[in-house]
Amino acid sequence: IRNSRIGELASNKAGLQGIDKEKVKQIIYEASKNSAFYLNEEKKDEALSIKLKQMMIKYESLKKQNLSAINSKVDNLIQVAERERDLSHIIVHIDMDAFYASIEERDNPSLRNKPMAVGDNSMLTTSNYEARNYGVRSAMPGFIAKKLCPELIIVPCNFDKYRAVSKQIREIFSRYDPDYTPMSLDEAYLDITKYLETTDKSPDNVVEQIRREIHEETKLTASAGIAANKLLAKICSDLNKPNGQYRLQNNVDDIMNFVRPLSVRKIPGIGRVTERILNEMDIKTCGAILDNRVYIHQMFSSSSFNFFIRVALGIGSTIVKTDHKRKSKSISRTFSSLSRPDDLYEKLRELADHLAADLLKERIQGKTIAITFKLVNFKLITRERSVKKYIHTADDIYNIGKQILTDELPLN
DNA sequence: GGCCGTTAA
DNA sequence: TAGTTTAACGGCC
Repeated sequence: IRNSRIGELASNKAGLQGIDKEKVKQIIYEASKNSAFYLNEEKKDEALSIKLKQMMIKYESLKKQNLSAINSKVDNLIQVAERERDLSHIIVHIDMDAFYASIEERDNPSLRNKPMAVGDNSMLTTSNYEARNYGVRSAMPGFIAKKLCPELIIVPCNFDKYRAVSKQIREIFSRYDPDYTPMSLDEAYLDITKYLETTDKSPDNVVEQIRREIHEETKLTASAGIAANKLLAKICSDLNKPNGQYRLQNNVDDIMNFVRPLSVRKIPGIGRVTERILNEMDIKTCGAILDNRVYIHQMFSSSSFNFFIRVALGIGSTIVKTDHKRKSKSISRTFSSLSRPDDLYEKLRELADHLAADLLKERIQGKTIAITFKLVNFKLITRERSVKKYIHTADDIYNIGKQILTDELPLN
């Protein structure tokens, strides 16, 4: 349980209030402790601890220094950030509740009111709220979930169906913002500023209406956050989940009061590692980020500093419309261990064929080909090669991939 | 340009 | 018995 990756349960994740977290940790640990996966997680954790220790040496020495000369520089950077604050938009983040699980329950009433998850024995993608009460959550292997909850029903993924429902909700989004941005099958940002000019309804009423239409047309519930920018709207959509919404007024005082006590972990982009680093510096909330801005400035890169400062001021992008250009296309498969070169070449051929078909569908090409190897000890190794000309055919991908692979053999 | 680590859904 | 897949980005060399 020492390993924080493994025992970790996002304590405030919706649906986990009533359970005995220690018991859940214990069961997960017992199911994990002797696995190659767990060993690798421990190794990664070890590496992080070393990195953390180095950072703390720097931090302790900073604390002994007089940093007043930095103050005005940092304050200037805050002024610059403050000038980016834009309170003229009403941004909505909509997130479907336990999306895949809810669809399966809707279509098979015998699953309702029972702990259930979508996925398979090796990995779950979603769990319903009954299952979350047992500590069963997404990104957890099904066989471990079964130990937490032996009655758990695991339903296989049905992506065609989820895509069809996603299309339905996107059509609803487009009624309110034709330039909405989908973030995944079950999530989107909308800018309803323009729409609000066409109605007497309040932002809250409009969002209630969107959620009502979703429910009427799909029999599924959604949650939403309403705020001045995407960062805040996203945080807000989580607050009244499931089947709820939260409005944060477009007002500097309200925003600062909202953000100040907020745990850094609530911020999209701050995950478990960054949280650990910040906690080590005694920074647990966004308010503490601001209080420690000079240390943050000295400890992190300028891009990280800029990110943290904007987050702590509740400043975020209001741009919803995006003409998104993809930067990479990939395919990956986990398979039982292979070591004979010919077997590996055959695997590479399969993946190259699939990838080429996908590239053709989108009519795109690339000039860097990368292979990630997952070893039996779960270590990941990436090797990539760039070429002069854009490529897209299975043969080209395979041939370059084969060179990369051959250079790495024997892999073990 | 190449590789690793972090994050997110 | 068994621990995913896809995409993006920053840091570092």
